[in-house]
Amino acid sequence: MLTKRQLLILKEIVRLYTETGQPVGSKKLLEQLPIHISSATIRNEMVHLEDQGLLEKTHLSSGRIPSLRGYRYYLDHLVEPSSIDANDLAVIETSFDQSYHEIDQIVAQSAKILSSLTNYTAISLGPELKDLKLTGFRLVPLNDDQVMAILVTDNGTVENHIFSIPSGIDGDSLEKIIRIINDQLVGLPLMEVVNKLHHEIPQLLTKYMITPEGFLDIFGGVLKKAAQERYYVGGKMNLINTSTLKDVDQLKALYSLIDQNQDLGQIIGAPADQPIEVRLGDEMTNDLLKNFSVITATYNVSEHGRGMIALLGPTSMPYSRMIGLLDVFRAELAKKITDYYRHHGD
Amino acid sequence: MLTKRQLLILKEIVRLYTETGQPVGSKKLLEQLPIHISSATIRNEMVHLEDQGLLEKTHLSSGRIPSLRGYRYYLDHLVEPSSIDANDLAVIETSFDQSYHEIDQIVAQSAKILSSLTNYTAISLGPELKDLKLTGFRLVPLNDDQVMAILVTDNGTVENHIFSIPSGIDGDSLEKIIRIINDQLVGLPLMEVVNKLHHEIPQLLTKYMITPEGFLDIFGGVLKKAAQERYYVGGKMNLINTSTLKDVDQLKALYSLIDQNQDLGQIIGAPADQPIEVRLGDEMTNDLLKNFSVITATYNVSEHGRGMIALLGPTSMPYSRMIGLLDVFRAELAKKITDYYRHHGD
DNA sequence: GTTAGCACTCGAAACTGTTAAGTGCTAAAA
DNA sequence: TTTTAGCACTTAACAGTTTCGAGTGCTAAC
Repeated sequence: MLTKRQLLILKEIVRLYTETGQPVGSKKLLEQLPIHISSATIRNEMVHLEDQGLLEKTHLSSGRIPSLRGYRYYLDHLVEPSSIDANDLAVIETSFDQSYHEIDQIVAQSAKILSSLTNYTAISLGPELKDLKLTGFRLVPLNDDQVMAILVTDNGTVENHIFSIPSGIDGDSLEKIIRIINDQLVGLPLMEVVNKLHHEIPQLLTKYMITPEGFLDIFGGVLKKAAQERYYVGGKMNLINTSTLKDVDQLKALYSLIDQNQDLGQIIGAPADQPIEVRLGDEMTNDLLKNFSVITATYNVSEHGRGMIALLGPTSMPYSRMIGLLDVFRAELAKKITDYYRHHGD
Repeated sequence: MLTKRQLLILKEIVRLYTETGQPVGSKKLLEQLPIHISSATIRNEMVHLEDQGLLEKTHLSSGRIPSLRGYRYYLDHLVEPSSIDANDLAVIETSFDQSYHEIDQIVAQSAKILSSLTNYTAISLGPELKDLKLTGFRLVPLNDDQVMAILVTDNGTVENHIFSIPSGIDGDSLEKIIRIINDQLVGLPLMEVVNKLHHEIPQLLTKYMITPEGFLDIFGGVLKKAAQERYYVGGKMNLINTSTLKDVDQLKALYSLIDQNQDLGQIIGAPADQPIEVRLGDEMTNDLLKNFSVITATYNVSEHGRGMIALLGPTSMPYSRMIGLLDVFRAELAKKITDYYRHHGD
């Protein structure tokens, strides 16, 4: 059990350390604490906190820094989101003040804004696409042996993919195939599209093709690509600031992880119950993230599911400021996306 | 005027320095030179070379390194491309051994291969697009207020762009507009397309639109995007190795330059007379490149113009190896692209 | 013209001393 | 019993030294 005073000290140590980056000594605390106790008393209390595993020293006679357990305790019990800087708010609003064709543009922009605001790396993930509807599906013959498949969904996303026409199909048949597919699929929810694609459509197509399966697999691919959650990253380069830079190889590995745009799910994690959650390095699966920490904010877009935006930075981030910022940011982002849906209706 | 022996020494210094990264002293040269002269003689010769501005010292009693003038002289008169490593050649061939839908895929792949082979950054630019023909041009209505314009050129590139339909056009008119544009433009060389787009088409369209200009501007945009030379970069992260890393800001700036994918023309430069050219840092416009050097290789794809691939690395690159490698690489790349055209005909 | 020899220079690495920040502990004060 | 003042101790960081090795320029002899 921790006394009130110990909590106060722990909180102040986290605050000072995350803001200055320097280990916090008893003298510094003496100046900063709201209550007046001597540096000796502070030292005694720090020994207790260290015994509890909440503080660490970088070396025998150094000031204290929070341990991972200390951060965790702080985040679970002590942190108070600070209110957002007026200037930051203005930046958010003016940066979002554009018109967008696609949800993804808003999402991409959000990652840029957040990263430039924080000097960390931001990862943004649009609202869930689970009950997306297919509002448009086109097959466009490009030339003798290539067709472009275009897929438009009701969140404004347009996905396209080019593929070769299997041999043994003439132009006439192709036209008919396109008509069949268009007639049958446009307007349906994505899930149903996938369904039809595997059951009814192949039968309809056998008139014109011997093996429609390969042909349809390609659509499956585009669908998957469109339905796949897409991540946008802003401020990749800011990792350089964060990283200890001792280990260039590690930095490179982290970069290629992010550049793949693939496994970002493991960084951003699943939508949580809390609107804002913090995961510290050791709580994540990937070893590369050991020295990092991720703040994840979830937002709701009424019937359109939940989106997330995450901030990847050093474990010693100024959490109270960041959480305050993110809380406003997720609201602004949700507003912007809700607006989008309102104007592009569904 | 330089004597034969001086040339030999200069050449050896460049070779040793670019391979080891260490300044070269008289003793080291004594071991390596094909002729036998004493270290004292070598020192005397080095003084001459230094007087000519071809060598430098890092400090008073250090070994010599080539000056920029020294590199230039070496590259102009002395360098002998070394023959390619058998292993590297195998890597090139197996890496290219895939089938491609678009030229751009080959070009992108080439940058990846070259960067992984060299541990430097590679920038690849496909064959010139000047006398490209438009083989396909489609306008696909996506929904009530959006249209996708697709543009296919005879190098296999497909460019698409989504834009909003100007208000005051109904679906019927749009269909007609699409037909007009398709009938009039497909099959023409790009240059002619641009021409028609500004002269004949607007008149044809005035039937259905009050101001076709805005509508056509958008096509102009797509065209420009398609005709624009597109660069592919491989091994961005390798810049970290190269850079002195003292100056993180400089590294970041260089990255964002490359990430923009915009001004890469100033790095790669214009196609040159020589198949392979080297430009040293001070010969380039951008100050960020001061400590770098660029080896540019140009290749021909018969009637389809010339492409380029460039290697961005430190000034102290092992030129003879790199030039030997690039010479083979450009041939392989040209072969691959020529193959592509042969199979996808024009 | 070439070479051996030598005094000299400089960077890098190892070592030393000093300082400042911080600690733990003890004994006295509250 | 809790708090505080005081003191001895530890450590990182920094600034000097010292030493060593690699390399140079110069000179005198070959």
